[in-house]
Amino acid sequence: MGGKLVDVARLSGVSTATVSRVINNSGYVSEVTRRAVIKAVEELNYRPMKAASYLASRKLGFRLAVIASERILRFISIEPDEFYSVALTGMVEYASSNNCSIEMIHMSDINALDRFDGFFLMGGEITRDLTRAIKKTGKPLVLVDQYIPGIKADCVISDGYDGAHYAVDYLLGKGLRKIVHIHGPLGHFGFRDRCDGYVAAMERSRYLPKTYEYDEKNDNMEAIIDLMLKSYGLPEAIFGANDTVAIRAMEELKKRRVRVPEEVSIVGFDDIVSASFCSPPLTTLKIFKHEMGTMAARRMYNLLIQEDTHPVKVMLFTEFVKRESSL
Amino acid sequence: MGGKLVDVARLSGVSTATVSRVINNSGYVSEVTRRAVIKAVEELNYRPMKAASYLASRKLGFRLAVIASERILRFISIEPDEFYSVALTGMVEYASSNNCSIEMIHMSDINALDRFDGFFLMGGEITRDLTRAIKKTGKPLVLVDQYIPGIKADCVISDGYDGAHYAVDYLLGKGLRKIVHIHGPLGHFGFRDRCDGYVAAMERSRYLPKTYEYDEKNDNMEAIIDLMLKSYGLPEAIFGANDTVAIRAMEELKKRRVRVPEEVSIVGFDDIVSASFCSPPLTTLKIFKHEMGTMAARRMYNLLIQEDTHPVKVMLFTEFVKRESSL
DNA sequence: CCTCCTTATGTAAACGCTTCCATACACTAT
DNA sequence: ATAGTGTATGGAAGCGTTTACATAAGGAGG
Repeated sequence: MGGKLVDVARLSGVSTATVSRVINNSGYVSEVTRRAVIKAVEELNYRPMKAASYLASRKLGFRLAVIASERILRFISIEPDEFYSVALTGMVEYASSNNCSIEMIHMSDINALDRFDGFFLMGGEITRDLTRAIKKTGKPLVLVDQYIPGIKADCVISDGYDGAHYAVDYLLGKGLRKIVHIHGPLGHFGFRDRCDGYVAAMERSRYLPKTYEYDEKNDNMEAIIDLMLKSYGLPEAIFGANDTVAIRAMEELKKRRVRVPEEVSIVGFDDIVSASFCSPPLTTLKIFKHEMGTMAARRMYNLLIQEDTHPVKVMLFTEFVKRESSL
Repeated sequence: MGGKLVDVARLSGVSTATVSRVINNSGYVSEVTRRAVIKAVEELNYRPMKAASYLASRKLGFRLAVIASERILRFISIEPDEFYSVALTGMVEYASSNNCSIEMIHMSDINALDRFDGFFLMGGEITRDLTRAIKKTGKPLVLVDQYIPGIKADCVISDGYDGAHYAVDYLLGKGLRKIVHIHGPLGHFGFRDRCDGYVAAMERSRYLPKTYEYDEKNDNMEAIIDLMLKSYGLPEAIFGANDTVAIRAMEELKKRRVRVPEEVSIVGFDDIVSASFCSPPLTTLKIFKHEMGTMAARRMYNLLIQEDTHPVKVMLFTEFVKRESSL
């Protein structure tokens, strides 16, 4: 609550300029004066007001780079409504609102890094090594939609744990008990997180979790569903690790004349565009893409202006969107 | 990068006051003027600069309340160096730096809520119902050191998953394979999170996770250790869900003449004060208490000034502190 | 002794926005 | 006609800092 800079100046009998110098450790200040100012600061319990100092110091105009794989770069140019494009929009909006520029660069362009003040790393192809390499530059780094255990890099992701937990609670609330989870490779944190949330919710209500792994690259959904039918029987609900998985599972069930949602409820994750258009439309957990971008950029900005530097994982809550594929 | 408010004013031929009114939807503006201003805003791709508007509008002086249980209230008064006290200091510092005041109130005082602009909920005793009740006021709410699945309340917690993952990777790196985890009741998210991290790290390296549950209220450590010794044998390392658990386990082992760390490495979580003073001093994961407080207050402030309102879970990375209880 | 550099401090002009106040017009009610 | 009210706009004074510039004193080097 303690006063303003000018009060400190008055109390210690110097000018505001000198107080500012002491506070920011800049310019010349004699030891005597410094001590007097610090004493006044403590006496008044003075804290500089952030907004005012940003305004005055115009800590603006940073140059930022989004580093991504070719797949994502291409993705952005052709899918304006899906995750990466929308998130990027959010980032650019926030950044420009603070006079920062954003450029997209390819993962292999790690030589052109000097011209930038901070980096975003975007998407699933991000490796430990790349992340470490960027970290070594000492410049701020924010991972978007990616978290890598063991590397303390700031990241912004969606809360798969909470979303999955919520979905399971919802299904249980509808009286469904035999709920199966089909997840992707658990090496990817996103899948792991959702799987953990599913398991936690099932166990909290004392039901047995049952999971199947489906890796796009190796497995086909037909086999997974066959396996499930044989080893577990027909579930009352399937929670897919993402919308694509859920939709494929739904198609396999329809092929086998299983009625959705009457016999089996299906829930996905992500809320991709086709989730609204498949038949029946998919119940899912909506990821707030735009907000994720904004968050990432905000985080970056805070790192750049040196406030709030302790690394954090920011997880955005998702929203359960009820459509026709589930009770 | 688009200009400033005054540029918009110039382009649309009105005063800065009018532009400000349009942007903030305040005061009187004719439809014609509004449209002209909006057109100019778009043309220049103008975004208001946050810092400047905060400064000008003096969005300051909020009154905040920290709601906590009696245990925590007492805790704060007698343990100035442990979690809640330090976190509170961080909160107060940030808040006062933005002219906000903070008061502590007891959980049962939920009638005196009107005088406050925002609430913190602190500690493990926080229930779903209390959280829902506060949420219903519609005022900003931030949970400190607590997350409740299924309720989209902003929260600031430490990253147990990442910390546990790191600790396990460290132990594995030392050549230890038989790593056991003793966790608290998994109904508490903090324990669950750490447990998930342990399991994920073990599985990622293809070792078998082995966990034991220890509930302070019902179990005693002696029995747990006996059980472990019988069913699993002597592990090469024990990762305790927190420092208290780890220290108790260590004592039980010492009673049985097991040498720490030569025969068994012990790792805790939290870095409480006694972790440095027990014998041997405990390797653990340090929680950044002060930073957690700061984060919570920052989050609150952002909610209050209406920026950045999408609810998030903020997880602070921990730091591995190597002491003598482990290789 | 004069000049130049380093150190120390103060003055005052920004920074980009909000908002109080004054002004002005077009009504309506007296 | 006069006053009062609602609507629309502009002028200009802040908001609490930082920082460019000016000033000044105390050596060092010639």
